[in-house]
Amino acid sequence: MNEVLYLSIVKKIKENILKGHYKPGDMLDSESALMKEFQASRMTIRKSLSLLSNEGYVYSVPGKGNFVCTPETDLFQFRFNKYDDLLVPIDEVKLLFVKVKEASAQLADKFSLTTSDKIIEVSRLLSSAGEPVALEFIYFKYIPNQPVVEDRLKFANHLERLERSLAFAIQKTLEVRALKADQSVSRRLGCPEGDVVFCLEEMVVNSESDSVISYTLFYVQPKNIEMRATTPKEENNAKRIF
Amino acid sequence: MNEVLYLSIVKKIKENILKGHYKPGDMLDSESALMKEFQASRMTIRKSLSLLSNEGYVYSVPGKGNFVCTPETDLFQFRFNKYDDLLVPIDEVKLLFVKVKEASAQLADKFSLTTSDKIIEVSRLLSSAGEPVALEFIYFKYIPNQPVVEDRLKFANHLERLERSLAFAIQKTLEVRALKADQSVSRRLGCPEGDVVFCLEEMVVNSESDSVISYTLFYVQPKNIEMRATTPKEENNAKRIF
DNA sequence: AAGTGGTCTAGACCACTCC
DNA sequence: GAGTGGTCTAGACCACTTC
Repeated sequence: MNEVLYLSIVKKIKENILKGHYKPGDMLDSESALMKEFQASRMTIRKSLSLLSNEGYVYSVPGKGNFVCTPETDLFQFRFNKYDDLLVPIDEVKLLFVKVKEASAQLADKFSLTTSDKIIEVSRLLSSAGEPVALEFIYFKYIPNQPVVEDRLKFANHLERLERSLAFAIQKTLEVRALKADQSVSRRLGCPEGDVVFCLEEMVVNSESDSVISYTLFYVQPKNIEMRATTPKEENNAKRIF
Repeated sequence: MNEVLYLSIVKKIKENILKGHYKPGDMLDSESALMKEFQASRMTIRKSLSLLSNEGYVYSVPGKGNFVCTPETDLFQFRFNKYDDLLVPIDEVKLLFVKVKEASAQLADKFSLTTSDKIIEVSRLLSSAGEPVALEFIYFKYIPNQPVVEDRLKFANHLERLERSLAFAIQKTLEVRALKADQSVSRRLGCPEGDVVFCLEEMVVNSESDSVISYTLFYVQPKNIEMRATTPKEENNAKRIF
């Protein structure tokens, strides 16, 4: 079969599950039984079970045995970056305004601030080949020694740099809304008032400190974005098993 | 620290990455160096690296070493089942019609059929407490010996049973569209014509045979659904590491 | 040739479950 | 007490990269 023993064991057990020889909840043979069955050492058997576990096929219960999982078919995933994953390439980002204002009740709540604290609001228009594609409003905490307001050139990548530096501690939430463009949005996007637009609400959180880094409202016409998600294929989940 | 050696090693290496001692692309100490550093056997070190790899922190290159990953911050995931994950509980599913018709060019293409092949179209209205919530159109291949059309009671769960039996071989794709309700949709959903509605297009595929099992159009008012996705937290990804 | 990670073995001791 | 999975060790041989 396979050159690598533990992969061939994975293959055989997976086939048994796919063919229905084992059903969700069924107990697999014990590890010592599998050792005899596949003429392999315990660690090799466990490596195979580890892979199957990572791919969502089996789980183990200490003292009892290894069991077949109930398959997860409702978990979707998609990749999205509001600057790279639109249907047209963004070649211009125009700064509309930068404001420092006191947090509204809604924003104060999101950022865990009081309404007297200051929030920076940045509005930008993203275009492609001269055509407006998306309108965004970014909100983040006012940080005294960071001259993002005074220096308009610096602010643009401020958040991106911040995200990069936090790297593994970043967690994002995205909510997709659909609404009719009001006058202010339709004028910027160059579409008739009342047209349907997506409004993406993105929240970026520092998962170490649980503090909100930024809150963004992103308006984009449906023709410029595709919201497609898929349940992951097993192969893509396999990372590294020792 | 931790009772379990390999977890305490994971913790320390993760801290080093989070604190920025290691940056994306940097090479970690070799496994033999880590053995000395943590007073552990090679397999234990490798178990730790395996966990870090599964959580997206490191990757390995045979013959070279282990390296810090570039963090993935654009991969979102969400759970969605059109019958369970709406904002109101569905307590009534009303069958509007079942038709057997020849596949349109569009459907024939999706199902890899010719336009003379037959497709079953099922339309249903989902309600909660007497209020219409969603309108769906399900399309699937006509299978001769499966009396789904003749027996209206049986068809309802036909696809669900089919999905359950295929279990691990199911793969789904979901596309989110936003549009204005036309007369036929607005009348069923009880909203004004021209109101914004989500249209979810779901495709269910047998990933073993790559054949399309069903294609569904699902219309729902924004007030009845929340489309929220998040980048996964590491902890949730940790499954089983031997 | 030396160093790296990849695979595999044959043990050991532990905590847990079941009877 | 017998069986189960969870952790850990100290080796071995391999393919690969680097010099």
